[in-house]
Amino acid sequence: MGGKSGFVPPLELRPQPHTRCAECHVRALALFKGVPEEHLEPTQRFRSAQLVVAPQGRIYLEGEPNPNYYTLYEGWVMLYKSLGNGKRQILRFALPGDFLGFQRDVNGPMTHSAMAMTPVTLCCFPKEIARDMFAASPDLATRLASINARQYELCELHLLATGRKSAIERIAFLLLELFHRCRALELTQGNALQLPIAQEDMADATGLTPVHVNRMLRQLREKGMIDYRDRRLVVLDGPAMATLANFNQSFVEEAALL
Amino acid sequence: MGGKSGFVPPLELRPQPHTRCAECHVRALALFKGVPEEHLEPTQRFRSAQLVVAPQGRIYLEGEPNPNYYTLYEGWVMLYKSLGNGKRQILRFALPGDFLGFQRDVNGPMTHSAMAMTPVTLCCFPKEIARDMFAASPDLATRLASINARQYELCELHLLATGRKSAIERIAFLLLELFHRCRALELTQGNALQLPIAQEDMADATGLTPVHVNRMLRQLREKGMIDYRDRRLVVLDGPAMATLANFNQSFVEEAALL
DNA sequence: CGGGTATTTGACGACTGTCAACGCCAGTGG
DNA sequence: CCACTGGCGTTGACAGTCGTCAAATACCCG
Repeated sequence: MGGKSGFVPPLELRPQPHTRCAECHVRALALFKGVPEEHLEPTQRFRSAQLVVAPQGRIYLEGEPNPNYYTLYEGWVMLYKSLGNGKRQILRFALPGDFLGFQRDVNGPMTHSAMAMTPVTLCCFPKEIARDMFAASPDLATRLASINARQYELCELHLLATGRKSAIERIAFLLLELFHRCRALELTQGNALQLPIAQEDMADATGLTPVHVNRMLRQLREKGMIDYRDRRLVVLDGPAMATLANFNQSFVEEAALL
Repeated sequence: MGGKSGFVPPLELRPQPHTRCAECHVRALALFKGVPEEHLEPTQRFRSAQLVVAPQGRIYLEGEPNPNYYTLYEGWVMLYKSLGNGKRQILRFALPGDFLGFQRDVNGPMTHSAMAMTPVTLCCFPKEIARDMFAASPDLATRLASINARQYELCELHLLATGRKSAIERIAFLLLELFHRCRALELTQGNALQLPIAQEDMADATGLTPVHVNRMLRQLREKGMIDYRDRRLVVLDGPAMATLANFNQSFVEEAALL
């Protein structure tokens, strides 16, 4: 189960932060799509910075304050909550374009942790600047609310799956969700997808154990629905998977595109 | 499990809708707390109405469009998602003061259903009016985003519980959550609370079966932590419950108070 | 080659689900 | 007044999905 023992590589700020960090925002991030350039300027003028984090590196930790928001530019990030006994629940996998660090109690301790699963590039900017930006651009605030609402609905979907679906259905659902989100970002090769996550991570995302995840992957393989070796997923029978998992493709696709 | 057979009492609009429905908003609903009166006026001038729904009555249904938002004035409402095979996951229990019907895709079909668990009184107002109100009052929009963010975090807590806690821990958590939310609304009598929910509902909220919920209630009783008869909960040992359930009281209390 | 991590598999156990019976209670109709 | 019915709660017996433990394999990297 959870609890990778405590190695946490320090966060590294690039020595020479991008001068035009907004470019990655505008290019990659739904949040800023179509927002007038002048509303973004403050981000640049103050101390926006690009952050690079190695795999296993923590971006922020549950229970600790965190002064920044982040837009994920490249790589995979997992957001998770921990229980005292070492158990862990992955809340979601963040992909390029996602917005991280937002929570209701802006200045309070974070309610979850964020860890890089691959080498990760983030644009980070202080919350007070973000606040000014949101104040200056109601459109931006609306966008943020919309993004958050969608994440919320995705969380509800996961709650439904975890509470009321069998192990094999949950795994099928997770794989389909990741596949379709990645396809929308053009991170797939045909019907194949290289995943950066261990089976233990799938377990922590679905509420199962690593051993049982392994068994379910084998079952899906034996049913001819997927191929899975060396973390490379090939979806062989998407429709059958979708039926099995009660998976509605449209929802997740929208979610990625926003 | 889920799937009460299909009786759905029709929604009833009161023949004489409150002329000052805003009063219940302002009194009961965090959303409108402290918002300038003139921003609320449109709600009244147009066709805000009070809605009364009998127990088991559906307020809106997953998959169907719904033109209104609602503020819950009195009674309990459950929000849930259904699976094809009759299984059901309760997403949350809404209490007086809660805001219902908001979702990202404003005009699309609802992503979940809402059912009254008690006689329920709602203030309902059309989404287009709400939109104007939010446009007129950025403060109001911020408030909505904040409320939504908190519901989101509560959903994440439930995901953690459902994915990574044992049956007895989940039941303890659910009971504590309901108790503390109700206490913040002064719906408790001392350390007692009359719940309007069946054990089957607890099951659908925690991802268990009704039979097993019953066994867990008995265990909690045998441990001396609660008394539970005729849907009346008495919390005998809150601290022990909180430890068992990994329950952080402050979070849920804030949630109720906003 | 050695050590560490991830995956895979088997054996076993237990937590939770399933099925069924019974009791209680309220409502209903004869 | 009293069967009859349906919903809910309670309990027991049993089954099975899933967790636990352990060992073997594979792989990576120094």
